[in-house]
Amino acid sequence: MRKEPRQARSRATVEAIVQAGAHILSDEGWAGFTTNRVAELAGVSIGSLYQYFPDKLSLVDAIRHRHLDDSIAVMRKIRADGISPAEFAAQLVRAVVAAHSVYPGLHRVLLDEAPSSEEYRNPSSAFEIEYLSYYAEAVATYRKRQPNPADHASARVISDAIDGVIHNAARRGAIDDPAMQRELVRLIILFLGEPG
Amino acid sequence: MRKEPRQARSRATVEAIVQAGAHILSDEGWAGFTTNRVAELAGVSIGSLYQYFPDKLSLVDAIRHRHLDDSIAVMRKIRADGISPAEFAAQLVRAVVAAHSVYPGLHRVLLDEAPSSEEYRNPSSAFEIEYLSYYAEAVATYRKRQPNPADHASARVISDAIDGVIHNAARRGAIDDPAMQRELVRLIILFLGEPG
DNA sequence: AGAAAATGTGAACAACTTGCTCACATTTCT
DNA sequence: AGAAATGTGAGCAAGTTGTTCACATTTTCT
Repeated sequence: MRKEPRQARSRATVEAIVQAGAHILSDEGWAGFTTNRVAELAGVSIGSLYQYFPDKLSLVDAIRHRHLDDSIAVMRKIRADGISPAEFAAQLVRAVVAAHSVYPGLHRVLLDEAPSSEEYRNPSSAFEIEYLSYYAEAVATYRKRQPNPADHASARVISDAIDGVIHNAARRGAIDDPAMQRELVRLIILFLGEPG
Repeated sequence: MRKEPRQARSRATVEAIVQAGAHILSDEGWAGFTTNRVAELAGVSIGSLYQYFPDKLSLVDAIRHRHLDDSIAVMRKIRADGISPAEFAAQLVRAVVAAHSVYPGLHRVLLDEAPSSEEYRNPSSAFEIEYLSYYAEAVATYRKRQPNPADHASARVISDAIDGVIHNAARRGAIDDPAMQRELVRLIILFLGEPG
């Protein structure tokens, strides 16, 4: 950030810019993401955008940062211990679906298309590690043992599988399809249920 | 195609162009896919490229056409009837992994990033329909009944789940990871085994 | 009220990018 | 040899776009 917004008015401006950016990334992908279009959709002049973001990349990073932090936060609310696999799976799917309801394509674009100065895409990024350890924890819980390095492969596969189902549903504009959600829940339950 | 290659030499040229295009799409995505770069990587002048492809889009379509046809062909070789779910899953994973070994990122880029004149991305495209009916058939087989419209949700979910696992593995450069393949096979077996 | 700080504006530009053509050379076929 | 097929690549026309800057407006502070 080039300058910190001090007044309420400027904080609203920054917020509008971030929202508009997320909207465009989700709908048009990285190719449609130009600073001028973001400013226009935000209802703000291009000059204002550059008042708070030194360049285009810093804007993407801000959007990414916020989105990934939100994703983690939503997921962390659902802990595996104390509830059945079925309950866990149902809650998890509900949360993931909700997280993709606002900007369905955003997650995919941020991870696959958009370049980043910080290395979020790196397998060893803080985000990836936290994301993965969450699933590893759930796997370990239902296999009734301590978190195990061998569970990491399981964690990665179930995490990527969920990602794929959600991402493709989002692309078809069908994240709210109940049949899809039901089957996804079933998939998770089965995978978590039986030991490797 | 603007002109049909008649001699062996020109057929080799076209082949080199298609391969180079696939390579660039896979490695750099749609953003890095410029006609000049494709021609350069193919070891061919830009003029030659435009001799056989009237414009950029027709080249992507040619690449897409070939890649998707290949994918379907590879999958169709593995029929569900007559073999156990375990055997089917193992063969399927082997085939999908092999299909992504050459240009790991290609499939994703073709479906998600690259624009198309024909509508491959459309849910009702011939490709999508054939792809999906393949999985629906497998689901129906192991549920020991006639192919059922209700199986379509299952088919879509398992198909998208496999897609997600493969795609993310490809991004990490880990499509050959045996642990991942083992877990993916397990996922498929479990999902196909139990009825909805 | 007046000064100062914060915030907002948008026309304009400089620097690139890139799809594509065309006039001409070379190779292959008949 | 003549014709047809194939190959070449410098260069252009037509954008695209990230970013600046001189100036206007609003808010806060004294």
